[in-house]
Amino acid sequence: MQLSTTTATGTLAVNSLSMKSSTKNQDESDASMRQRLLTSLSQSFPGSALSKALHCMTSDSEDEDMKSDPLSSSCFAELRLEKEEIEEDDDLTSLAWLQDRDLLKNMNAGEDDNGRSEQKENDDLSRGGPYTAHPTNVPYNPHKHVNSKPPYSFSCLIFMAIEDSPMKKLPVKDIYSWILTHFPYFQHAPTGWKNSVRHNLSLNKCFKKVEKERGQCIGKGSLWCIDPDYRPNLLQALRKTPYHPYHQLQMLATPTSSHQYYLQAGSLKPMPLSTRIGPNSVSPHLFPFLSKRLSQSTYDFDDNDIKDVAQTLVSLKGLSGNSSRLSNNTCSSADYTRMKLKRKYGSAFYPLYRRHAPVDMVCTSNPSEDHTYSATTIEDFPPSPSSSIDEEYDFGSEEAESDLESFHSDDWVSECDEVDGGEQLVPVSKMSKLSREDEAEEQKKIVEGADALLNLAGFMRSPAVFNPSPQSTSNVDIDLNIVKEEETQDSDHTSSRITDKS
DNA sequence: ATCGATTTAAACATAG
DNA sequence: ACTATGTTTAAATCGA
Repeated sequence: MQLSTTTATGTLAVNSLSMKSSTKNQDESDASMRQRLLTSLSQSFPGSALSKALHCMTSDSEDEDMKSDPLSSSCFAELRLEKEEIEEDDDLTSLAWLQDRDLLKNMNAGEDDNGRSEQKENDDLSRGGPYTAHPTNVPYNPHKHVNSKPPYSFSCLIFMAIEDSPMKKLPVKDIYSWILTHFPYFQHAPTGWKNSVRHNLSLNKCFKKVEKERGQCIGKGSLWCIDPDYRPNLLQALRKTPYHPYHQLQMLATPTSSHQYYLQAGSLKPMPLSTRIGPNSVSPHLFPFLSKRLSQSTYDFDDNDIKDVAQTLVSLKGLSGNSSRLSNNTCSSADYTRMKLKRKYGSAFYPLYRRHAPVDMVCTSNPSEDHTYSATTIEDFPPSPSSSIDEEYDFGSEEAESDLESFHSDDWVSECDEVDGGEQLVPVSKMSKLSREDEAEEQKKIVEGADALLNLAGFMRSPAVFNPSPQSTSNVDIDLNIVKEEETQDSDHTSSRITDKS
């Protein structure tokens, strides 16, 4: 399977989207454009949480955005962040702007090309026969191009499957099912792809096995989840796939590599040359500090840089108005501590899981830095006496605490316990010093507060997707459960869906 | 031509 | 015994 990361294909995918959005009528509204975007993107993942998420994303009303958020606990949640930035930059999506930039002409011209490319696509597909790579000049639709190998690596497929599951963990069998459902190509693909999936799970350091509890009836084998340390890598890899909605949205925000603008004081201004990016890069506008970090040739950042990264991520995620991601996706105290420790002690400090190399915030241009099978050059040093999760996430350790001593007003993690105030910030140092009982109490408060917040916002839960377990009362519960599980590894949050399916 | 990432195939072990 | 799952090795393929 090929993972095309070429700029040209990504640009093409977006251009064809944009072409559809900018037909004859130059006054076509943003809403219409978004609707078209939705239609186009939803084709890729129909019926899934993602397609619901896409619908949610393209909703015009902020209120509607708040009501239903199937993205909340999936990898696709990241889409929302940039989407909101994009919506903020209305000018970026307005046709007037496109016309101003003389891009409509190209797009209109491209409309004809689009028609031709569809014809060419059919030709390619018929010529290539089954089991061929998807042509890079055609937006990929897994349900239409059933003879094309999906332009996603197995890692990305597994990642999407796991992220699309309520509990963020799946047995191999359900990973198969997800892939089969969302990529019918595999229904008639040569056998062996399941072997590849298993091979990937075993060898790819991004995935880790969660030993099931006694009495857990999921059949043979274990559940597989995403290693939180490597989740950003997978996200980054996913972003780089040319036909992923994320990619297309990012392209929308940065229409061409040579014309990049940002909104300042109500008007569009060109990006400084130093910060202009390619379509596969991290937008300095959307992720200014990550971009800054990326642009540096050394990893020797000062505290402010690191704090900026953490702060930017948390605040960006806070933009979504969604509290359910506070555990899994935000830059938590654990994340921050890892960053600090990595900086202080170097990469080799961390206890490694299997062949894991420690990774924090990832913004890479090199696929090898996204996720690899390769054994890291940094071996388990010092040797971990154990690979237990408890140790791996022992962010309340002495080192962590001492390292956090100098960390004051900027040390915060989001805690949604204020109904009208949104997220309240609590010091990391406070968090790390909490006893287990206090943490339980703290989490209870968080859940209550978050529930109140969600109720106030008219949050609509999606029981079929996110509330499969009787223990879970909301999305927030789910993520909090995950956090708790990561800490204790002794709770059983297997969803009834998983149980039933197996 | 080379290298690394990824895919594919296969052998083998283990658990249910 | 059988099958699904998991690990490992090796070779092939692909793109940079």
